[in-house]
Amino acid sequence: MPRAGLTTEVVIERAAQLLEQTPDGELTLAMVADSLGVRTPSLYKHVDGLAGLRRGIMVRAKRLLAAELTQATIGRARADAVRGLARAYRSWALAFPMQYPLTILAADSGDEADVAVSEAAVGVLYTVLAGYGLSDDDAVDAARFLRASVHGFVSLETGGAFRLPIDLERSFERTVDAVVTALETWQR
Amino acid sequence: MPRAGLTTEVVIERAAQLLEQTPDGELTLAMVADSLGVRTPSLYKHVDGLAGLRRGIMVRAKRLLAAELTQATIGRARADAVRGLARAYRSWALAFPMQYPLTILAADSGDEADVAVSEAAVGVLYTVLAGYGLSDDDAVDAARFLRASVHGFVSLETGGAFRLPIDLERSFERTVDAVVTALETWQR
DNA sequence: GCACTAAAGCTATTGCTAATAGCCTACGAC
DNA sequence: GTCGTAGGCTATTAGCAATAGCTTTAGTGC
Repeated sequence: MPRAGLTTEVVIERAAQLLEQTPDGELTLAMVADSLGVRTPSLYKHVDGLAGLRRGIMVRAKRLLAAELTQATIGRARADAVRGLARAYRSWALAFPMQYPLTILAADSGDEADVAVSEAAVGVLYTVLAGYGLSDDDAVDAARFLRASVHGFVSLETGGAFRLPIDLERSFERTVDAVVTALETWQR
Repeated sequence: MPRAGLTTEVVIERAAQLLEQTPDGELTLAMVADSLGVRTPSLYKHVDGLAGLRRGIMVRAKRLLAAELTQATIGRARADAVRGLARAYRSWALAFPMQYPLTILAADSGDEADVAVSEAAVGVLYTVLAGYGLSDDDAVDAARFLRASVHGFVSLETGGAFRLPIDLERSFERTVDAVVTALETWQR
């Protein structure tokens, strides 16, 4: 029997694809194995069970999102940077709605790679806020407010909580406008 | 063998309690049956399988949350009402962190009870916004912004995404302050 | 007080899943 | 070419949801 040529990366990438395609979000090892033309136990050579697979998808998702956010803010500052960040964030979430919820899971403090990518994503945000001259408590509060508003909107949108699919663009822009305005006078 | 005296409500309430106690959020019929001193198949007499149980917990959670929100806004208007609403929302979510995510799931349009409680919760919000004289597009945008910010904060907080557990009260108050300020001049 | 019935519990069983043990063979290093 | 490792496999176990069909409780009509 010829080898399938699997690697950890291949398995996780395929699993992430499948996750986006399954309507209920219930990913099983059997599905992944089947899609790769392999038997279920074979996956254990590359991934530490279902938990390991999920963790791999999560870290990968965080890494991809962080890269998008970084890309979206280079060469920009203040309101311009915040808008770029918010739009990139939303775009990524809408493109990968099943993986998006994984990106907001708290990092396991014992998982080095997880902590690294999680901090990378939040780091972009703090860098942008530094442009407003915010520091210490002000920066923490502002970061939380910014994250809350953008994540909240995207979370509700991808979750289908906004009944009318119409005008979501305008609602998002106005939400970002409100955040930007608030940040202008955030310092106490 | 004596009867256990189960009803649909008893089963769902116990399941909701168990859900809050399980660290990973994985609720099984076996756990519920065991907790009620009954065998798993017996639950099917009161609840339509695991899916029906989950749906029951969801509708119950939405109903309880909507009641809290209603309670928190009576006799209040504008900024006062928004603050009451936001605080009640967060309090409920922190008290029932495992049930909270169920409350933002989009209602199944074929499920009458689900649609009713979902609309009741959102209705409170629109009532409060009516106090600002907002209507049509302005009201929709404002409602989405308000929901996004409050849900986003609570979602990140209960999910453990805010690393430092300290000063969350202040961060939340500042977030609500920002929302209130934005609503004052929301009309275009 | 007693037969009848509907509902509430049960056992037994099926099929799917994750996970582990242990075997077999492809394939690169030398 | 041979040898060792690693990547695939079959077989098996245990837990889960779900269904079929049985038994018994408990309320109702007479």
